[in-house]
Amino acid sequence: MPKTKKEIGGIDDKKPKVYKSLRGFRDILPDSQVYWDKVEDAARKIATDYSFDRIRLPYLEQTQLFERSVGKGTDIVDKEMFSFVDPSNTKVTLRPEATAQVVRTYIEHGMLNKPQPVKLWYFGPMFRHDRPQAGRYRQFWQFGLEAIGSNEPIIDAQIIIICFRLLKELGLDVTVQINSIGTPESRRDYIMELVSYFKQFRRQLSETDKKRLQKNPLRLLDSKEPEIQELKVDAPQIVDWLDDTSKQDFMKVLEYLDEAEVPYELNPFLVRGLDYYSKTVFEIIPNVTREVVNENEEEKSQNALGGGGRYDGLVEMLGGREGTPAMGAALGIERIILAMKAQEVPINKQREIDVFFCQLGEAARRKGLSVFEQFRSAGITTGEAFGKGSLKTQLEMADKLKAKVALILGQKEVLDGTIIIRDMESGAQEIVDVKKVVEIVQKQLGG
RNA sequence: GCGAGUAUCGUCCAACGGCUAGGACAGCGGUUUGUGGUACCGUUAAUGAGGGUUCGAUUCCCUCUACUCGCCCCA
Repeated sequence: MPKTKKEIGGIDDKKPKVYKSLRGFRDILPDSQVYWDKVEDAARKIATDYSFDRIRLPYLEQTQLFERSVGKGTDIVDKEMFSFVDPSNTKVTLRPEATAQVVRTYIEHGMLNKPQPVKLWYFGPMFRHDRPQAGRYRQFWQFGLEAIGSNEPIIDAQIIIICFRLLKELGLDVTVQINSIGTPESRRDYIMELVSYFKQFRRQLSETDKKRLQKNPLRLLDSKEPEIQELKVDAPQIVDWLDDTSKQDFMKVLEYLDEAEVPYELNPFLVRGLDYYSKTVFEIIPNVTREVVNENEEEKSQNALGGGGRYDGLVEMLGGREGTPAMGAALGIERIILAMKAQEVPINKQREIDVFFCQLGEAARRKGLSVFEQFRSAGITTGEAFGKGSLKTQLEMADKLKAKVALILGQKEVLDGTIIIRDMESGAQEIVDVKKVVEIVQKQLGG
């Protein structure tokens, strides 16, 4: 039995390694672009309409920025950041979120000298080394809004309104959930109360919830563990512990939402994971058409499409002027698109094309370059397949692309200075002067 | 970080432990080198990686990797 090349130690039969994208990173292929374009266009439009200005931020920042803002002890900072030491020995991190950097920018560029609040929006990728799952990737895109420098509750409302309207415009059926978690001071008292309440029932708690009780008691409120659901009902509610200003501001936010006819649900269990939040917090979740499933299945984990809240302490925490208030929100683009697909939002997937240019032979190909350019500069979307030879194939493509008109240019036409216009629906053909073809086609398409 | 499931052409799906791993769609090329919406013919192309059991593994076992779905967390 002859030895295989491998056994001999040959390397010439080794297949080249096939590279794959990294775990949790994905390619957004041409087919999906209609969704992405639709979301991005709508986001840009609504943000601009509400006089937010676009900002583009670097993907890499000093690690410290996120440790300070997002907070040590959060999962994001403790185990989900793409951090490394760069060649100049700086500890850097691929941004896991953008709020901290927007604040950094606000401070670094002295934006406190601009009319307040400074309203900014961004659209870009974020990075978290989490386990990939439905609607969760290691690189994911967010559309975000930040308004820094105003503590007016109407800003809170405005940002919620924008998020809601955007999703609505994209054809989604969503619910706004809202709560207030007060100032850090009032929250501290509340947390003590909450902990002592749950401590009575310590024995009934699951392991995860026991850990939460130690580490992050607020999280008990949105725990999905079955044992805790009943206990939650009688747990102290944060609303009752709010300081007067927080309470009044919260009421105002709700009034503004009423006025703007944005439907919302008060959710006393809504807390947010990032350290910097204060007062208003909200999330937007898709309304899943719930089939009648087992009662237990009812409160299935809904992935929030986005959320946000006030972060009045963050600017100061990052070295900005004392007491600078701020409010912001972020929406997850992948999740929005997922929801659009799940809710079967109608979308036009066909590339719009009016004219398809077919050429035959080298002379026609050459001449075709200028014919094609004439159509393009006249603003008529024109398809082509200069790389193809047979007319049959080219007409097939014209057909698949649903072109209304095909142009046929062969050797003979080049010599005569003419070109054939073929109506793709009727099959009727017309030979015209190549110099007038754009004009004639324009007329046909117009009528 | 934990749990469950899955892994075959570009895509969707076949193949009792046994023949050259098969089909559909897509792609490419044809059906007198100038006419699409049909048809016909041809053709490209895959067992995720590594080990083990076996005369023989796509099939059974182990490890790894990836994907999917949960938990945790979050967008």
